[in-house]
Amino acid sequence: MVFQKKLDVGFIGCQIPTMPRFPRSARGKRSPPKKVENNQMHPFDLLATVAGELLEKRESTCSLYETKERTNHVNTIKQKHLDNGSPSKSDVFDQGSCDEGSFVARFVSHEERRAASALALVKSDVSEKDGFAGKSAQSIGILKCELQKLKATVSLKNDRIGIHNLEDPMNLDSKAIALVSSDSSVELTPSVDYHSAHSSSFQSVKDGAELVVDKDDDENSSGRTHNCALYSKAFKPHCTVERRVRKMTTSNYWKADREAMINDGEIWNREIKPVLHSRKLSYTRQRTQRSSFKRKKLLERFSSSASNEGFCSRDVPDSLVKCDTKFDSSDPHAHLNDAQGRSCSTTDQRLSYESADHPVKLSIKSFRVPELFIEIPANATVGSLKRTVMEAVTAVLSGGLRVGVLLQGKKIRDDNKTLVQAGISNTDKLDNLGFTLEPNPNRAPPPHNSNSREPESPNKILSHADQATPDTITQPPPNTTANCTESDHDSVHSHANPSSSVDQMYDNSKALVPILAVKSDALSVIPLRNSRRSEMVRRIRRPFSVSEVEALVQAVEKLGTGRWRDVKLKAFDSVKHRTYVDLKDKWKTLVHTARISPQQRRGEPVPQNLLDRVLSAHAYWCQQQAKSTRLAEPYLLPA
DNA sequence: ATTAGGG
DNA sequence: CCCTAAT
Repeated sequence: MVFQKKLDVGFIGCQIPTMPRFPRSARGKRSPPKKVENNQMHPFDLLATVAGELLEKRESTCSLYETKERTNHVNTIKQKHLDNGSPSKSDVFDQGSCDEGSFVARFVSHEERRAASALALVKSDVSEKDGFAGKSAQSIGILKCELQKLKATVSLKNDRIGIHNLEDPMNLDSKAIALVSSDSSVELTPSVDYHSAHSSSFQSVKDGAELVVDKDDDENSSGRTHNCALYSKAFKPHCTVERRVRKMTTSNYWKADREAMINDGEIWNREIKPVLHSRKLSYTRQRTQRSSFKRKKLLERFSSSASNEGFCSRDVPDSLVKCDTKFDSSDPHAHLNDAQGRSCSTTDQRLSYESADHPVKLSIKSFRVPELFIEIPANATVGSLKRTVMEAVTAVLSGGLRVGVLLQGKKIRDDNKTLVQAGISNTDKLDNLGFTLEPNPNRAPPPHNSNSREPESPNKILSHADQATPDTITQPPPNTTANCTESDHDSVHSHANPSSSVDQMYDNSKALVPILAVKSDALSVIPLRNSRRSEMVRRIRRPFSVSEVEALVQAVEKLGTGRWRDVKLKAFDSVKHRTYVDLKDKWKTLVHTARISPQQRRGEPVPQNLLDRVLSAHAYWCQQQAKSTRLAEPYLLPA
């Protein structure tokens, strides 16, 4: 399977086909439309005129809705165009199944704008010279071609770019932050070869999707330069397109516009990136004042905060249309159903009816890949980074995957529930439905270590730690070494864990590359209220292996129960996913486990001798602690 | 950043 | 595992 980097892997949009369009009342006030004259204009001219006006005023996107006059013009265009046997009748002018509102929404919101812009340019060009008739054949041919081409790319491209709601600078900011504030995010999406069949303008998007290394993120903060932020140039805000189109509209130069379209990525780079950059800096600076731990935590949950920084336009009238139109073309599969209209704003206006009769229709855009650990030298090339990521992904995939279902951020574990029972038929909740891809724990580990009993990472790490850390005064060194060796043979860990193939990678890992789902186009689908919760992804559960338990016990025996940081450093220093809190928690559960009857225990059984050691060590250190407390606070005791 | 403890 | 209060 081939994968291509994309910025939103993680999200799965759910859409309810039967959702109505925005009610007119929800669209907000619009300024009175400019007059569009002349019903005898050539369709292309008319289209161009409308386009020109649209481009003149940002808010005109919405005003079109309110304009009967324009609607009529649009109808005229549509009709004439169809009569002319347009090659793109099923594209720009829709399948005839949508109303004018939908048509306009499409027309004004996506690549059509660019097409329209191009048309406008030609129009003005032509009218200034020989008139329309003079140039007609060639020009129209080009225009039709361009229209078709652009339209053909609309749904796919928009989907990939994932920018639908970013005309507002604030939204742009949020997006920028979303992009750059992750330590590193690489996301994957199946590389369907849809671009090859289409225009060069789409190709440019593909090219724009190259990995970009952003060093600033870390240089400006923690100084951990080994982490790099990865993001896609293709992840450019809609306003880029808008800006360019507007600029070109005034240039009167068709060719230039065309080139501009093709050079999307470059323009993005030049015009927008600096903006993102400065915003990003201020943002990250703010954040990185805090500890890297906090920061990491923030990043882990970033998608949720990003979703709350203005991406869902439910409350913003001006963006309602954008939200609406987003549905029109962002999802290639849902495209045909668009006439029914869907939007986030209507979500709450709709009465949520839960009926088993109603089929639940979901649109799965992508899956979230929880975590990947990648080790790569700082001087490695981006190409090798890509390959490494690829390998890691393949490793995970080949290890077996299962699908997880998240509703309102909570995992639905009961496979036997019906959708209704689980609440998946509830339209209110549907927007918070998500799917994840997870390593399958039942799957056999990759072949290369399936039959070897070689020590795996934890043990290896243990050895390192013991060598590196001089023993404390309390314990005899020889014992340590012996125990280490012993634990080396007790390597259950990697065999039980499907992610073991990846485990090896973070042995000495310097680079931790979490795959974060930076929500993009999906953002507008998610309602805000619960999104904070729904996006709170728990860390994946990683049961302690026996060897890990042993390492923990050993460390606690030596260090005591109040020094979890030291325990972590000593025994799990290189195991990134075990924090000292984890270790403390594990010890807590170990003590509990040791006290209950074996019948009550669950999970991988911990050898009784280990549990015994847990109890005795725990008793010992509790006693020690009590003693020192008593010494420190002698006067508190008598009472 | 760590520790301790409840959930 | 998560979340928090208290260090």
